[in-house]
Amino acid sequence: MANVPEKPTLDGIEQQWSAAWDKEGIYSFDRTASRADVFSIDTPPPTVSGSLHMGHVFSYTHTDAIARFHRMNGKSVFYPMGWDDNGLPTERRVQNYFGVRCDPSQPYESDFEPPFRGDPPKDHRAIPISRPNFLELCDELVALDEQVFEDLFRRLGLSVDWSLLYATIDERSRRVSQRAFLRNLARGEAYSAEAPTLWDVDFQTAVAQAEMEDRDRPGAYHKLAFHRTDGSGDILIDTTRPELLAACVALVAHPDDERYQPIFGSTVSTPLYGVEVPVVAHPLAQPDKGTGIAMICTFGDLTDVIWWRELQLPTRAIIGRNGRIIAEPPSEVNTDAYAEIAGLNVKQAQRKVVEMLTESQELIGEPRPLEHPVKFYERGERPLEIVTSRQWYISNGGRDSDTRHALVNRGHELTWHPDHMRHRYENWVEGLNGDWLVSRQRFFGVPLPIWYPLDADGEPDHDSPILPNESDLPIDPSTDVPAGYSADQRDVPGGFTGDPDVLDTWATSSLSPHIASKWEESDTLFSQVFPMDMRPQGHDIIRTWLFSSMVRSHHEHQEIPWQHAALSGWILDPDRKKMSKSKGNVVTPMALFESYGTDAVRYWAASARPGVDTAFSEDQMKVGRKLANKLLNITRFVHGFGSAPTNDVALNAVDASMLHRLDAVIAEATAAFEEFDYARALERTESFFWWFCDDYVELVKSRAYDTEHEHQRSALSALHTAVTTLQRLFAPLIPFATEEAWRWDNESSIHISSWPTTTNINGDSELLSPILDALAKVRRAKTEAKVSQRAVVESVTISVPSGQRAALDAGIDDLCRAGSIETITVNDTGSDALTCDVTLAPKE
RNA sequence: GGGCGCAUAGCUCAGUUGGCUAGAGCGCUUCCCUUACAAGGAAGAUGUCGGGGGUUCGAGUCCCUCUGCGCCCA
Repeated sequence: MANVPEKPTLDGIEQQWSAAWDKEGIYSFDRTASRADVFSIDTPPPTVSGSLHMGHVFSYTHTDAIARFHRMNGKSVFYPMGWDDNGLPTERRVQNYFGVRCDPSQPYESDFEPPFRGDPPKDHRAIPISRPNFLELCDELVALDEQVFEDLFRRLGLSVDWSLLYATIDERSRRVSQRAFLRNLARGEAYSAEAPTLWDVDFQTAVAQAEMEDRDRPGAYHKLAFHRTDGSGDILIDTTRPELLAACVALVAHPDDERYQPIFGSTVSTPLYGVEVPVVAHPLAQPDKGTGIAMICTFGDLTDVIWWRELQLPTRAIIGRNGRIIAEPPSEVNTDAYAEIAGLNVKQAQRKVVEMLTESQELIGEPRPLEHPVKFYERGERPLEIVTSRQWYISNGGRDSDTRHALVNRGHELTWHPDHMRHRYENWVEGLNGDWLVSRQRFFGVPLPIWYPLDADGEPDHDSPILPNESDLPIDPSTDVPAGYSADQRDVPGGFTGDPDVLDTWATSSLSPHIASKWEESDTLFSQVFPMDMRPQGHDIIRTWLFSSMVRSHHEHQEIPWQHAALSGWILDPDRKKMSKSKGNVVTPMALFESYGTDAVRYWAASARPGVDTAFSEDQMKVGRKLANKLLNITRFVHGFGSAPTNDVALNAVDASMLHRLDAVIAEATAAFEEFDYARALERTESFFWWFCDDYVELVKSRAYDTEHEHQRSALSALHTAVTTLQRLFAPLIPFATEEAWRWDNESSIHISSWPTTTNINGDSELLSPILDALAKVRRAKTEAKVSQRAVVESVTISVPSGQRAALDAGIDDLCRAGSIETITVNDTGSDALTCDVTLAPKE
């Protein structure tokens, strides 16, 4: 006999059941399962640099629903969680939280106490601290943040196996990341090179193409006069960056441009600085832009880099790593003119150069303002510059078409949900213009596991890096000493030095399948779960996380890292704008869990079709709460009749009809989940559920109560079957309410019960249609007469199309009871539609 | 400039190989304490399926085209 509370409630069930799940260990991954019985998920490790928001709740709910479906469907689900805590976001948060900044030149202080723990005053100047001290504070803060994240995810009801938790800065992640990098290096996929790279002058680090974005910024075309060295006049060019004039190495026009064909091969002298530079031809020059001829500088943009490389031009770099004009003028540049701009930042230098050009009358006309796309680091505030530096790269097809084609084909092997997301991937891979830059001049990250020998002058030999053994990983080259050297040989001539850089955070998180599954850790877990079944993630990081993961797996395993990529959409505010803190329209998830219940919030998330941007809607949450509440109440109703009748009950036609419809719902929901479409599964189940409660239950309720009725047991059996099936169909979506209802009559969790299967019951799904049609008409008559639905109907005369006569007869007894109908007459008129003539009993 | 997506009721959205009178929820109107549920229930009104053209016996659905919005890339 079920143990049903007098008054079912949703309040407090999250705490109760998440504690129970934890205690019962129902989400533990089964290490004995064969690969074929495993469903493995490459969970996105959220960035630990603030708080979780509705976007997280949204997409993690989708994944959890899929995970729960597969678990109930008999799979052992590998569902880990990770924290992406290494990298720049954490550094910034640590700076802001403690009021410090990392300065590697500072000595380590063993008992360092930060000036603040949270909310330094606005006028506080960050104090410089050593790198080890800074890293200690990073560790301290991420531990705090991660606890908050875990609490929220548990409250959300994610069915992750928390024993699989990892963090991208933890020891295993560092080991995996360094090991994978060393293998890339051994196979020739990783290499270092001294080359022009995108550079953020504020963070003072190199930046990869994937982290770069275009932003429209105001600028101005300046028309400058270059002087032909044969004295035959001036060549006019348009540039938006006159401050780079001292870095000019050539003029370039399109080879087919008849205007400039006569002067290809000749030379011109630069304004102000008097450097003689060649006029060259290259197809990337745009004849319709400005005067059609441009100056090539080292380096104003990525096209300059291409021209410089392909045309083998000299280098005259003038912008330093701090974004200021370097002190020493490049070769051949007029030193007096150069001295005017040395040390200035880019904006100041531009003003100065324009001033000087105006004075020398080499600026023709007024600058013409325009709006143009400027390249920024996605987290940066000043435009990227291009500086030459030594960096590490991993090949990704950007410089090699074979690799590119192979990676495009890997994209074809992957099943995308929704399918059209594959275009984003292809678009990106085909547009790559260089290899993946993986070294970063930052602090809180996985160190490059590399040392370099120092020659007699103390200069590092970058071509002969010293590598650690895999068995020694992870290492920190700034404190660990390579084999064959002693600690006192660090940074002295003839000794060694550690690579000062850390790896791009994507270089570590691209290995999330490997980290989570303990790749090469003397453990069989990896082969049990890899390649994984599912990679859930946001569509905004296809070019970064998804692509970099593909690159690593392609190089390391020659196969795709997962079979399915499930892309989730964005959360928009109710006005269809993207939610953001600055607009003040962000609602905290915990507050919503408190007011509507977790299931209600999950219902909202699960209502959104995969990959579709979705408006935040508290109205949807209210609907979700109604649904969860209804499920408890209908369960209570059914259990009120006692234990379920045994299986050999003969079903009557009405009950069989309902169960036949339910069969179809099971089939549809199952198919939808198999295709990762949790929203369709929800929609089908939900619409059946409301029909079931409003129509079927009302129709058979009286019979269910009637112990004398020959078909009572049929009704009870059907009700019980339907309700326990519906609970399970809803379980992946609203795990708390379904668990609450289920446990009234079960010892173990619904989430490890079996997913419903179709029973192929022999019923006619259409049989109920005319019966319910008649019931609706009787209800309408009562509503129109403004009487209670319980009011007695003296008589009803139903005219029924001949094809529906038998169906109506089968349900006439239930119909009379549900409608409180005293006498009923059925006329088989052969009419097109069923009609009812209702006569209400006189009011008492 | 290239690619992708979206456009259905006042709002948010379903509508899967073309097929009965285009649906749901919210909101709105009217009514009902009914022994699962008043944080409930019954019922009602509301549509040029963005415009135009085409294929077809039949188009919200397929094709072409235009318009508007959004995203990705350059």
